[in-house]
Amino acid sequence: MIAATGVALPPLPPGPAEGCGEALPPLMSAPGLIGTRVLFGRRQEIFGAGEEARSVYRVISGAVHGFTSLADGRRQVNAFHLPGDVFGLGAGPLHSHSAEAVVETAAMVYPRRPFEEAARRDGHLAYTLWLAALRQLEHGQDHVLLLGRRSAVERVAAFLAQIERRSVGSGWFVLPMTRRDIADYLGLTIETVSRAVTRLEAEGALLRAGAKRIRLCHAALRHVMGD
Amino acid sequence: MIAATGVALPPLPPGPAEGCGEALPPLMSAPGLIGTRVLFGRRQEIFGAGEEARSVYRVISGAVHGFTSLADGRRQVNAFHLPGDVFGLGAGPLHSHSAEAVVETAAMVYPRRPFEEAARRDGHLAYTLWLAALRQLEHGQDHVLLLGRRSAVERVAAFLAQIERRSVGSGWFVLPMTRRDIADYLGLTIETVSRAVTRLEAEGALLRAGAKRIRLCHAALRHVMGD
DNA sequence: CGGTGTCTTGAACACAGTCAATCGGAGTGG
DNA sequence: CCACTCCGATTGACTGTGTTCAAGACACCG
Repeated sequence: MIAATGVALPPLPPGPAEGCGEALPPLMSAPGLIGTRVLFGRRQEIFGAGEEARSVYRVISGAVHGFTSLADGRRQVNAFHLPGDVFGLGAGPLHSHSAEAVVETAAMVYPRRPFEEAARRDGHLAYTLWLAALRQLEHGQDHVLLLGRRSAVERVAAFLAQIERRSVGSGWFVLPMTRRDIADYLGLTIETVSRAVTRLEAEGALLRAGAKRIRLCHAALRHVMGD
Repeated sequence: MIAATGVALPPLPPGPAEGCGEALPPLMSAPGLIGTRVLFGRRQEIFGAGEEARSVYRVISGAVHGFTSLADGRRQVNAFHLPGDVFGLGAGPLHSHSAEAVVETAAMVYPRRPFEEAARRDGHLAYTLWLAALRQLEHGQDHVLLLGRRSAVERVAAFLAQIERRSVGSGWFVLPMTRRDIADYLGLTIETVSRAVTRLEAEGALLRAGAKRIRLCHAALRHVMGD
């Protein structure tokens, strides 16, 4: 019954994604910028809050999340970076948050110094970076609205729709992150995320094949989110 | 008893403030940029979500907030702009959110088009704008952490500390915004904000002179926020 | 086929929300 | 100067959503 839609379940292929990490085509082709391909294991830290920001990263395949941890263990995920997204850029010389691979991930790593110098010299690059930062800013404001004024079910619905939009292909998609990661992104507990998904399924807003393969039904989904 | 500290209550003088709107000294002195001084009344809309973004603004005196409204009336305030802060810049040609004066406010208004063209030509200006956007981004991440993983009392305490930091002078400061504005910034209700302030006062973390004049006691405040 | 980690479900609880009454302060007019 | 009004802030009682704690189901991998 679960796969009764007649639509196959394709594995999530790596590919370009538009989103909060923001693909920056001209950015990576700036002259003199030499990147290295690096692999990160599941749950491997890429950089930690407070460390010196030496590199800039671009996801090739897999998924990364940026997060902040409180002393008592509470954690807030700021963003998920999917293939094509760039992350690791900040205003100061130190990272203000941590980044970790949520699954086996391949990324290009660029040294930050030449990068910044290129931006300082090349007005066009700086302008592109400015626009990219403004877009990320708008994503952050959407996130704030989600956390401040949306119910648990609305948050989960919006999250799933966002991941679907950023995934290639239509129909079925895969959630690379765990319920804990989703909960920490949405300011909820894993139990509440689980219950919300169950409720969305019961209301016909989605289909599940295991915990991580999802297909959304946008008509019912819109209904849940108040048209 | 309220003013038993022996410290006078000075009115909040207008002055430069560091914060999320981010003061950008070089930005406003770019050649060919002519601004106009404009006054906005209390609760007057400065621009609305979806409108064409024609201008960029800098607060001279008073206070402005940026916010998003949902169809059912729920509202989320993204940021408060205090004297010195610049606002109205976005990635696209349309405003993604609304802005409103929270009290009688004076602001400089600059046309956006020449502004953007200056940024496109002048690499240094674009670089400055990029850095400013990155700083705002970090403010947004702090806001997300606040909404996602902090209790009501912690949110209010953090908010008051933030406003104190951005106000000139030490000791007493004034909250220019109403409880509704604070609640909509913190993702709470006005009742919960009110109760949190009362509790902070009871625990010795602050002193009040009316609803809007506050003085924080950082030692007790740190204790409330879990050291 | 067992073991482990993740996810789901259930029941009791707590924190923040809702509804409603009261208080307080600023502004207005007699 | 005082009384009145209005709007915002505070407080109280109750409700509801999401959390906590605990048990069980499921999937992945040896």
